[in-house]
Formats: sequence, structure tokens, C-alpha cells
Amino acid sequence: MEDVAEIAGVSRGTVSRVLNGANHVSSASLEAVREAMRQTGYVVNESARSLVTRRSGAVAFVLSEPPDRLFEDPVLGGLMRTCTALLGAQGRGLMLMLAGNADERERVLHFARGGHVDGVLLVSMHDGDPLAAALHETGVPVVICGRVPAAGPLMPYVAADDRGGARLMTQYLLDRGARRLATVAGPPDTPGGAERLAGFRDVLGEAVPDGAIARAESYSIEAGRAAMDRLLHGYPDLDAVFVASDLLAVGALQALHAAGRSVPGDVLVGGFDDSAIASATMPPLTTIRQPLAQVAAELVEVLVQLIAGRHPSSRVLPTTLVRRESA
Amino acid sequence: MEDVAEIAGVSRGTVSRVLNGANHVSSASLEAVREAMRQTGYVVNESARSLVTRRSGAVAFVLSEPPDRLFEDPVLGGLMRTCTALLGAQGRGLMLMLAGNADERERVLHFARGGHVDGVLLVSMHDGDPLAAALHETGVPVVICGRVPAAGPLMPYVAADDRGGARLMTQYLLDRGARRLATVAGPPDTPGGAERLAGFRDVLGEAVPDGAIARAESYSIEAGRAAMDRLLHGYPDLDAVFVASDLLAVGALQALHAAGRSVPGDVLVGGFDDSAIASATMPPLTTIRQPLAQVAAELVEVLVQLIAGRHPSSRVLPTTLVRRESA
DNA sequence: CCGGGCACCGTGAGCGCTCACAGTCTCCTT
DNA sequence: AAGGAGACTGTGAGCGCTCACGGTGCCCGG
Repeated sequence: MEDVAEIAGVSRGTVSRVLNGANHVSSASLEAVREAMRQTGYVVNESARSLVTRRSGAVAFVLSEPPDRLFEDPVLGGLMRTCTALLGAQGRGLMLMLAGNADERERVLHFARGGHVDGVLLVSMHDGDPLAAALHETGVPVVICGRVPAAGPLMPYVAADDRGGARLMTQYLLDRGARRLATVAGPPDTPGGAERLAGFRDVLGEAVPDGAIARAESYSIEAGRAAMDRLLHGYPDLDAVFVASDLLAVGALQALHAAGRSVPGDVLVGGFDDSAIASATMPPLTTIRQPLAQVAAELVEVLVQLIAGRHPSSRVLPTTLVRRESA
Repeated sequence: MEDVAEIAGVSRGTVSRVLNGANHVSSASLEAVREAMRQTGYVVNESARSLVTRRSGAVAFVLSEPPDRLFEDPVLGGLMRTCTALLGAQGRGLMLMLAGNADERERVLHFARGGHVDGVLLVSMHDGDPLAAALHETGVPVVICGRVPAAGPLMPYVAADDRGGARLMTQYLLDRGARRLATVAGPPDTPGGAERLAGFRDVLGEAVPDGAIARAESYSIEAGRAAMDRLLHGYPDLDAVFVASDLLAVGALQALHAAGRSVPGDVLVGGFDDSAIASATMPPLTTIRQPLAQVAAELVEVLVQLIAGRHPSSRVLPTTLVRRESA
């Protein structure tokens, strides 16, 4: 930097000024500095800068999930991708961190406290995530993607409208002529488990027989198959099923096929997520699309606002129905 | 840090020593420092440390891919996840960066030159990636995942044995009684396009009719369907098809189904990747598994060696056949 | 013609750490 | 008993930047 200053015939201070806002710099020396930087191939040392500004320019993307399920789900990948692109456009970096076990969680906390990151995007699918509260205590800006913990400090979150999407799908199945609806719900401590089931009930009210609700153990194909089998047992004359995720729906489709029920002839099947897998099934899955790109955009916007010291509000984004062939 | 030193009754130097290796520190003052750190809740300032050590502790994970295909493929997600975990265990962070367009590539280069990262994991699926050479010029350690560019400077790479896997599958189809084999190959500038086709030819030699090879335009379900349709036209009596990726195979399965051919009754279908989708298809896909966890492990090992100033060699890891129902 | 305001610029201090060096103290060897 | 080898410790310098401050010089109004 001193070299650049010398070549440009100015001082460190002026170089610093053009590096940042570049206000109060004459166009002559601005050009000179630019040229000198070009000549020398100068690049700022971010560490030195961070040391004094106490900002790192990086954001942590924390995946608070058990490792197995983690990337099965293309939804996460897409979210991460869009966040990276958006953050990158602002000159910010995205640091990927896992928080699947105590060690990893400790590392995340350490990172946040150490000021390595200016903020945290916490992708948490489970209620009452202990990391959320702990992170909040560090004082680092945090925005949660998914569901905000019911108890604990309130922090801004961004989520797709799970409940509304479930209502949409349930109503659609009704409109398509289904009369005996069932559902495969996700684990109860996840938004997919609680909210989507709630949406289903919103539409159907008390008219849901006991056997018409099956809980999947996890979000896997196998769990979907098992849950569907239980449904076929407990509610044999069902004519439509709303499945709380596409992955589960794949399993449900398999179980239905094995039981000799045709889709959508005998049974209508609706999924949720619109993941890549949805168009690959046979028949292709009618499902609910989460506005992933918009979730990502809101996520970074809220976080950036938080970092800037503002107090943005939480956001819930509308979901839409994608009609394919399974319903 | 000065505070910690004071409370512990030692000097900055000693605190620094316990922070790093902690050699040549008496157990008395070691304990005192530890206790003082606990009391004050001290955490090191990495920026200050990086400023003097010229190491950042972070590694860039660069995705040199057009954005659309990016996360369709769960393979990438798994790779990233494992790398993150492995790197994290060493106290290193993983910075995700995209390099899908010129702007993004420039950002990556800037990052590397600026010393923000100690090394780069470049996930490049295309030959002759300009980023590889440019990155190499910055002097930052780089290891490539996938295929090393044919021309250009040689840099270490880690890859799964595509060609061997293709041979494995082709031989397997032969062993299962197939006599008229065809293949859906990927785009020629990708390892999936070149190497896997080469493996297919290794086994079959010159005995492959013209109509038995179809090139998919990209790695999408649609492209797979289109390629399969061409095959059915150009080589109607085929009894087995080796498809260069699972995603393509999903499309092929659909085309076969539409043409009234049963799988595996009329036609055996073999995929490649063993991605999550492979067990979701109907019938479940017999495919080639890439040793993802091991690729990730080797990737970080090679990079860490490179960072330490060693000169590790490139690695090609064996693939295995996963037998399901499609063949 | 002079003084105040403004745009621009240079300078010093200091961010929090590490590293090399020099010092002290202990203990062992001869 | 003296000397040397270690083990341990304190100190100063300096990493490359930003920020606040105090200068210049210029223009304009009184």
C-alpha cells in the first residue's frame, strides 16, 4: 500500500480513501492511485482491514441438521447456492459450517464469538434448536431459515408458508374430486411435520378419521413407504394422500404401486417441496413449490439489515402449487 | 490478551505460546493462563493472527459449474458436506464460492490473490477450465476435483475412476446376458462424457454399431429421455443400455417405459453416480458408486499437504458396482 | 484585502497478535 | 565449584490497514 502511494505520488491515507468510498479525493489522484494499483497488482489485505474495522465481510451458513439427511435434499443446496451468489455480489463471503454434533456446534459458537463472521444464517429444521439461543447470546446477528423456536429469544426468521401450502394442496385434492383424504406427515418437531399437518387439518376440520394420518419417522424414501403402508392398512379406501415432502412421496408412490393402486387413477398423490426428484417420479409429482430463490434473497436481505444495525421483521413467503400428473 | 496475561501473572508471549503449540510453558503458568482465559471468556482475534502469520485457516470450495445443474446433483452436496466436516475437524473453514460467470471467476481470483484463503478446492467438471490455470498462477495451492485439464500447468487432482467404473458396468451387463449393448454418453467435455464412454469401448472394442451411442446434451432428465429415444430409433433391438449418469438414466427409464419396453425384462439399464435418486426410480437403478467420502478425504488431504509445502501426487479412486433391480 | 469555509491530503497512533531475541533460573556435568 | 545446556519467560518490533486529526491551498463574501 505504501508502494502504491509512492508510485501514485500520494500518501497511504489517500490510497485508503480510494479503496473505500473514495470521497474527498481529487480525480487526478484517484486516477493515479488506480493506475498505481494496476501497475503493482496490489490487493488489500483483508486481515489487516478486519483487524481495525472489526468486520470480516463473511457470513456463516450453518446447517443444523443430522448429517445423513443433509444433502439428500436438493432444497438446501439450492438455498445455499443462491445465498452464495447474492452475498458474493455484495462482496461478502459465505462460510459453510455444520452443526450436527456438540463439537461442531461449539466450533460455530467459537467462530461467532471470535468475530470471524459478521452474521449467521442458521438453517434449522428442528424446533427448540439450542444453537439458536446460544448464537443469539453471542450478540452476532442471526437470521433463522425455517421455523423459529417456539420458546427462547425472538430473532428474525424467513420461512416458506408451510401451512398455507398444505392448505393449498389439500383444497386442490378436494377440488379434484377426492373425498377420503389421508396424509403422511413428517416428524412432529419439524415445520414439515407440524405446519403442513396443521394446514391439512385447517381444510378438513374434524372430518379426519384416525387412520388417515401417518407420521413418517424421518424424511426418507423408506419412511415414506412405511407410512404409506400404515395408511393403506388403517384407511384402505383412501382416494388421495397429501405427503409432507417429495422424498416421502417417492416412498409413498412405491408402496402404492406395490399395493396395486394406480396413481392418479385410484389414488391422488400430492407432495411438498418441488425438489428435483419430483419430476423424476412415475408419475411425475404434483407438489408445492417453495419460493427458494426468494427465501434466499430475503434471508440475505434480513441479515444484511441486521448487520447494518437495523431491525428488520420476519418474513413468511407464499408457496404455490405445481401441477403434474400424480394428482 | 494483555488482560489474560495480567490475570494469569504472565506476559503476552506466554499467553501466545499456550494459544499455539504450548511448548516450553510450565504447567503452572499453562494452567493459570487457561484459567484466566476461562474467566475472561477470551477468544483470539483471527484477523490479527492472520495478519502476522499470513495464513487464514480457510479454504475455498469453488464450484465451476453453470448454476442450473449445480445442485440438482446431490453428489456435490455430499462432497461439500464431507469436506466441510473434515476441514472443520482441523480447525479450518470452508468458504463456498461460485464461478459460473466472469464476475464470479474474477472474485475467486481476487480472493485467492488477497490471501483470504490458504488453498482452493476446485470442483470442475469441464475440461480446459480457464479458472484452473488462472488460479495456478496466483501461487495459491489448488487441488482439482474431477478431471485435470488436458493442457495447461499440471496440478494435483483427485477423481473417481470413471473409466474403470464404466468398464465394470459394461462387463456386468455382458455377464447378465446382454448382447446388444448401447450407451447414453454425457457431453464430451466432461469426464462423464469422455471417460465413461471410453470405458464402455474398452470392453466392447470395435463391436459397437453406430446407432448404439447417443450423446446427451447435458446432465438432465430431459436430455436422458431424448438420447434414449434416439437410441431406440437407431438401434431398436438393443437389450441393455449403460447410461453415463443417474439423472440421465431417469430420463432413459421414462423413454423406455413410454416405448413399452420393460426394465429389466426387455432392457437392462445401468446408471452411474449412485445418487440419491437411484434408489427412487422404478425399478431402482443398478449403478456405479463413486467413493464420495473417500474423494472428499483425499481432496482435503492433498490440499493440506500442498499448504504445508509438500508435493502430494494425484489420486484416482476405485468405483464399485451397486446392484439393484434395473439390471 | 482579509478571514472563514471547504475540499483535499498527510501523519500518527493503534487494531491484537506472533515471532525472534535476549534474558533468567535450574540442574547437571566435569 | 565453575561452566554450560536447557527450560522457561519477557520484550520490542512490526504485520497492513483505517481512522481521527490537523494541516494545506483555494474560493468566496464582506
